[in-house]
Amino acid sequence: MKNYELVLHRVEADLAAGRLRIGGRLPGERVLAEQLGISRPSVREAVRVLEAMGVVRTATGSGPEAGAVIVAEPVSPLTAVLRLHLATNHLPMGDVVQTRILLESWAAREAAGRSPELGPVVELLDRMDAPGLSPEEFHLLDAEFHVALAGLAGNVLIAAVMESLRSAIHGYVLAAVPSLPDWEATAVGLRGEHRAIVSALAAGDADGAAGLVTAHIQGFYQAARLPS
Amino acid sequence: MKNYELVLHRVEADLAAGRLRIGGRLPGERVLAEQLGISRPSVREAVRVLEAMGVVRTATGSGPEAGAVIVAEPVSPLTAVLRLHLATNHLPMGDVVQTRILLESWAAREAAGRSPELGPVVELLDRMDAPGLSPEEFHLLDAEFHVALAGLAGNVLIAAVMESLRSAIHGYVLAAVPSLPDWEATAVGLRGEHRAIVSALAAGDADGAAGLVTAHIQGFYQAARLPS
DNA sequence: CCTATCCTGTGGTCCGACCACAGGGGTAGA
DNA sequence: TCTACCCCTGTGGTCGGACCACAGGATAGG
Repeated sequence: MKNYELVLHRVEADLAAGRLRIGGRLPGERVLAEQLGISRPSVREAVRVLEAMGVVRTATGSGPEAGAVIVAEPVSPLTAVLRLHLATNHLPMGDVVQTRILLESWAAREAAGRSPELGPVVELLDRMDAPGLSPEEFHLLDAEFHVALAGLAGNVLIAAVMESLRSAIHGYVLAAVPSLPDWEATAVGLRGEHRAIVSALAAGDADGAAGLVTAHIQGFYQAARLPS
Repeated sequence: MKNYELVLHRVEADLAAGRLRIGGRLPGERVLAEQLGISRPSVREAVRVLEAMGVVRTATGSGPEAGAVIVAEPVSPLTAVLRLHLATNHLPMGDVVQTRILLESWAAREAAGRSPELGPVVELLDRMDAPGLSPEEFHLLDAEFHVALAGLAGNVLIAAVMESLRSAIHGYVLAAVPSLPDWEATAVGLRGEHRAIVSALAAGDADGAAGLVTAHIQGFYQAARLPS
């Protein structure tokens, strides 16, 4: 048992028992070290891991915002894990795309049955119509759109995984843009597909929305020929 | 920019560029520290994070197995993230169950169309028939069965997420067992449902397999009344 | 040739120190 | 009395150095 794991177990137990809550603060590193009978470097290694896991956010200085504050940020760690394992090439891009299709088509189907509030989503689409958007800006809005769609289904886990998938592959997508035959034409097509998806959602057409989402994602990745 | 992030970026870049591969080794902590112009404690914090992300495995001693070896182990970090965020109560158990149903029914549907090798799966079921299994032992085999099913679909990402979900909720499931009215009867029912799922897979009945998986998972969680 | 020992390099842990930062309270001035 | 400023305190961030346990390989001895 490595020493820093003492801190991880302690924090997890405190969370599960309600002794630590979102917005609360960990004891100071020096205090924690003395309580657990370990050194401050060991405590710091654990805090780093918790930070990487999206459980705490550290800040220097004093006041309520300083120290190691408990947060619940599952997206960044999931993104980091996916990005690192994509980098090892042991996580095929095709599998990521397949997962996106599964999650997003499910989310679209689910959202269509909920008659959700589509105002913010439509506003995103309007912003994507702005002329002169760079591929980078366009894709950031595109990512927001897809994440918002996933959020409409009301499952925080699936929404988090979706956002992580988008973030993890963002760099790869941008790198593939120059290989597209005609970026402007592609963007026009994507805009139209987005509008069609939203229309299907507004009409409560679950099967239609799911099918459109599937075609939308598949179409883009085939056009971009992302490496697997 | 915190110093330990230098190491993370360096490692990710080396992975993406192919300078680091699975089975390779990171430079020693002291060497890395000098190369990047930072201290060894900073390097160690980064290595801890990479270890928590399932990218490296550290070991003391000497020889090819010692040091920080590059691995690709996405399941344990995903499990850790899910467990920690379940502990914060900001990740509803209901969402986890819903995600399991989505992923597993998809995997069953996919596997049914592939006429996969079901031998290992059936062997697991046979082991679950052994009399006198404790709930703990039963559920470990049950977890293996579900993970194996997810693996039949051939998507490493979905299989990893599935395994993580199972591992993350394992403790909660075991804790709920005593609240079941009749554990033995429950186990008999689960065994029968497992056999039916495998039969549907063997017959290539995609819709049937997916429906059985959905009912199997939903039924158990309703019986166990897991907290959300 | 075989065996037992030592050497070397690895991560694991600890100590003590100093820095940058930000808030809060005390103090000097108006 | 009120206000503005400054210092004090506590926080994480970083560093250097030291020692330990461990495991393999090199080496000297039989």
